[in-house]
Amino acid sequence: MPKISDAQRETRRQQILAAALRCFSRDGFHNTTTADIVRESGVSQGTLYLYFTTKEDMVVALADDRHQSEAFLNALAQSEQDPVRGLLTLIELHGRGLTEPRRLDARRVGVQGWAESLRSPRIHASVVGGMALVREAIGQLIQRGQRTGQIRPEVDPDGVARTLIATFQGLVLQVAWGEPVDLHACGRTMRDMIGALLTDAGKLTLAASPAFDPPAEPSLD
Amino acid sequence: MPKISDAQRETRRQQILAAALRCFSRDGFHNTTTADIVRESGVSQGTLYLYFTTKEDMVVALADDRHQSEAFLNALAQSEQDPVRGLLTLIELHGRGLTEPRRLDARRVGVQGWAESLRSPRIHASVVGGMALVREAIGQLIQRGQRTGQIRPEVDPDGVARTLIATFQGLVLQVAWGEPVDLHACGRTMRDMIGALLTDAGKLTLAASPAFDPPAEPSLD
DNA sequence: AATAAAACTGACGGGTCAGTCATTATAAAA
DNA sequence: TTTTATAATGACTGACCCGTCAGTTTTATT
Repeated sequence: MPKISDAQRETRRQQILAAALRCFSRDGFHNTTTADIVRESGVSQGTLYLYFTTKEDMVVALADDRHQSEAFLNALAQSEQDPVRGLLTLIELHGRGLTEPRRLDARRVGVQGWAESLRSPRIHASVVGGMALVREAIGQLIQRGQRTGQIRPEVDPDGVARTLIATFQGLVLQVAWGEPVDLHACGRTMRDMIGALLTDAGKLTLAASPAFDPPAEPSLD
Repeated sequence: MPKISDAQRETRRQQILAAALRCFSRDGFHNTTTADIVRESGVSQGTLYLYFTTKEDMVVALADDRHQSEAFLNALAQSEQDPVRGLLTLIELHGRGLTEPRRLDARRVGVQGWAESLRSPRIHASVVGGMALVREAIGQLIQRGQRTGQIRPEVDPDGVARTLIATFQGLVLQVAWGEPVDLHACGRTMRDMIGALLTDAGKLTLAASPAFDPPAEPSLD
């Protein structure tokens, strides 16, 4: 008979993770001490280790959280009828996420995780696995587009998917560095990237898509 | 009356930097101790601090080295007569660099530096400054292309430059992670990106360019 | 109210590491 | 050969930090 419910336990866990996220974002993973997380979260040193076996555990948990929310975006884009619209939607959704102030810490910690995954197998697995989900989502949209004749058959789905993801990764970097990225301009360039994949029939679809530069609500600002 | 010449001093410095690069690549910046660099370089603990005032100094020096070699690629591309050819050359040169085994350590440490620049103003300045050089090189090529009528006038030079750089940054990441990146496919996608910027007159230039998929020597393998 | 199982606490131990400095080595000059 | 200024050394130190554990608190159950 445990004293706290699963919900309470999960709340505590999130309380610690949120504090860790703020610390990692502010000071970096290696310059954050467990004492910092204790201060920021309000739980005791010992409690930290009731919920996570090691500091690295927290990074992995944060990465997994991030990938879970990305999976949601993928599902949203897959639900589009038109695969080309789906691609544009995916780009738009991720584009919006690039500058959401709410996710500033997540982006900064995400970049840290990219570096950490060079030396930690666990973080590497998490990061690469998360990327694979997005890559497959994009690849499937492209294959659907090729089946409908909207996307040129000689396009390599995986190569394009990797390149699109690479572009977003780079933009995340630049935004995290505080660079004055003009996301409108970058969005246009990425729309052009998609446009270059299309057959003549597909170009009609692209022209008709309201996913970019909608009149009421600019998409990539 | 110094006991060693400037050349000797520079050699020692490079000896230390080369060792630091190997250590940082293998274990990451924060998991590399000065003792590791001592072991790898063969100099003593004290000598380290005759050449660098702090461990961070070494990271900055490595970043500056990297940017210097990138500046060389920029100059090479700028020397092309045709600006569109120049863009393709720039992409090809950086594309080749993506997989050169000789630069494996530099790429891995570069990714570390991207994360470090989130918390160290000095590294931030170095990394962002290095990127600005490449961005200006690309921006100038695009502006030249617009003056010659090869590139559509409504294209935003800086936005495209940022997006192209972002794509390369993402590919560097993925390659550093050991992902099986098909650089041929990514190269085709990036060529399409450039193609989407061109006017109809410019497309002739692109079609005639041997920069990609040359018969004898594949460019992005 | 008494009990007991689970959650929580925080001081502390064992270990690590960046940077220093008193000493030694080296080589050019006298 | 002696002198002297610079280079190199490596043992040392003071600070720091992760993870633990013996003891305390909380709360469901009896």
